[in-house]
Amino acid sequence: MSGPRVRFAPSPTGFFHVGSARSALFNWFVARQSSDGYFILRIEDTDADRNREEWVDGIVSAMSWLGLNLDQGPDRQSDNAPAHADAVAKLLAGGYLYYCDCTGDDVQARKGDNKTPGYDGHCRERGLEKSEKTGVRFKTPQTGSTVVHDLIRGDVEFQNTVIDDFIVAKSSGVVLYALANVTDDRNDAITHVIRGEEHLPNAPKQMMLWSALNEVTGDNVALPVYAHLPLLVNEQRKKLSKRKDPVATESYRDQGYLPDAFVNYLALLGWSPEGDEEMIPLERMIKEFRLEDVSHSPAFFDVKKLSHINGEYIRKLSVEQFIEISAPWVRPWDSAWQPTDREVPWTKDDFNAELFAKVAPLVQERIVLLGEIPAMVDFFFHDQPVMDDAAFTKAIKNDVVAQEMIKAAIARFADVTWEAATLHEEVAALGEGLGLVLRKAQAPIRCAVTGSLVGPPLFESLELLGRENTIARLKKALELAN
RNA sequence: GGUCCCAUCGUCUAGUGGCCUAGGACUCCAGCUUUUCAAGCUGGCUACGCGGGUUCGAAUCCCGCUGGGACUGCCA
Repeated sequence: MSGPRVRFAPSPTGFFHVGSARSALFNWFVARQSSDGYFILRIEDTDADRNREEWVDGIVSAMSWLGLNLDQGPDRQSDNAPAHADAVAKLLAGGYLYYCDCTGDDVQARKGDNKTPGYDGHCRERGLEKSEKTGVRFKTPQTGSTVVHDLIRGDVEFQNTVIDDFIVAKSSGVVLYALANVTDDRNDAITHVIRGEEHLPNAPKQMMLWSALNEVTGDNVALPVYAHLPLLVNEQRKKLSKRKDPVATESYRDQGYLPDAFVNYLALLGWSPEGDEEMIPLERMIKEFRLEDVSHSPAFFDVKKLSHINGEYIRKLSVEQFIEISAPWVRPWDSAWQPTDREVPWTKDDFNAELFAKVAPLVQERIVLLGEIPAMVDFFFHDQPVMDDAAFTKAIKNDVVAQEMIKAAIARFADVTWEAATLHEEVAALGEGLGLVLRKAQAPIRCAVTGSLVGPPLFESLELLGRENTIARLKKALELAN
């Protein structure tokens, strides 16, 4: 008895959807929890009109980012066209299929109010020959029922009479999803079909195809185990839409989510580890994951929770790891990849790696996304900060006491010992002289030096920035205020 | 319309007849801490959709209702 063989079979018709990412992950879990598990990536690219090569790259790179390593692939379903054609020929010869020249309009017109089942079997007994206008349909049994044994949902029964004679191959000869997928699953000796719940209605059709294929080929291939994952939905409880929802896995990478955090969150959508702890190491997830334990109901993809988990993962990193992992956002010139559409606000020459290493710990505990780093340390790498006008107006321009504070600081900073603790004391003392509590006293200085009212701890920042630079910025702010 | 799936805090979930006056996590709120912002700590709000059964006992089993969703393509 060999291990589980699973496949993730996306179609390259858009960004790599987070729902797809979760399907891929759950498949991968099943493969990796056995020493002899096998994981295939199969690109289902038979619909030439909608598929684009760049989307394939997106799938491959996103999976690699998430660490979902493959045992095989990416395979192209289009490469298996001969096998699909062979399946059609055999099924046709076996009497399981028939030609049909009905157009969509024909079917629609005949259906009228009675919409069950979709196609009325009009061509079933017409004995049509193959032509450019004929598609191929499957003769669905008109009695009995088909039961899908689903690992997550249990047995789901479909009456065969409500399943129409669905199209198996287009008039162009291209074999469609139901059969192409089944043929490839048989050839790949797939044992577990783990996919989104939207495919549940396809399962009985595919089971019929599977056993018909067993008949006509004489190969008695065992049916795979099915597991239909609950959908990922948006706030309106609708299936996540590529058009309206932020579903592109790539964009999460670009924003600075950590792959480990992303995987951990994805796993929590529909599954939960034993005990009260949700953030668990990957090895534990792989070991404990069970399809039988997957929840039945749709889950909302909650970016807030994802972000929280990401922040925790960031804080768990060592400072060295943090510096290393932040490279794409702070020194893309040193990095193997760059987040798209995110320009670093300083040049290679202005960047100071040593300085960044020193502020890194201060930044690390205040961010949730790596993409937040640049805005937080920007002021270190320019002669003058990029001034937030609203902050400047509020904290300095419209506040005479604040300006007194800056003047006092300029005078005092000239010969004070330049270290954070001393600066802290001095600012506190200066503030007291002006009747300001520390939080008020530090605000104008922070604003003048960093250009913002929020940021890393001020006195540590001043120490790193240096005396001259700090005083120059304070003077400049005073100028601007008058 | 038809078929199928689903139903515990706002969200993700734990819970498989008694351990549940329903647990954890996120969010939110309050407080503490505090050089800003975060983080951290403490506390709080809030849920078994409704109605019937079964049972000594039901969030857990059964039925009905209601609600939500998926599918219903010569897309996947």
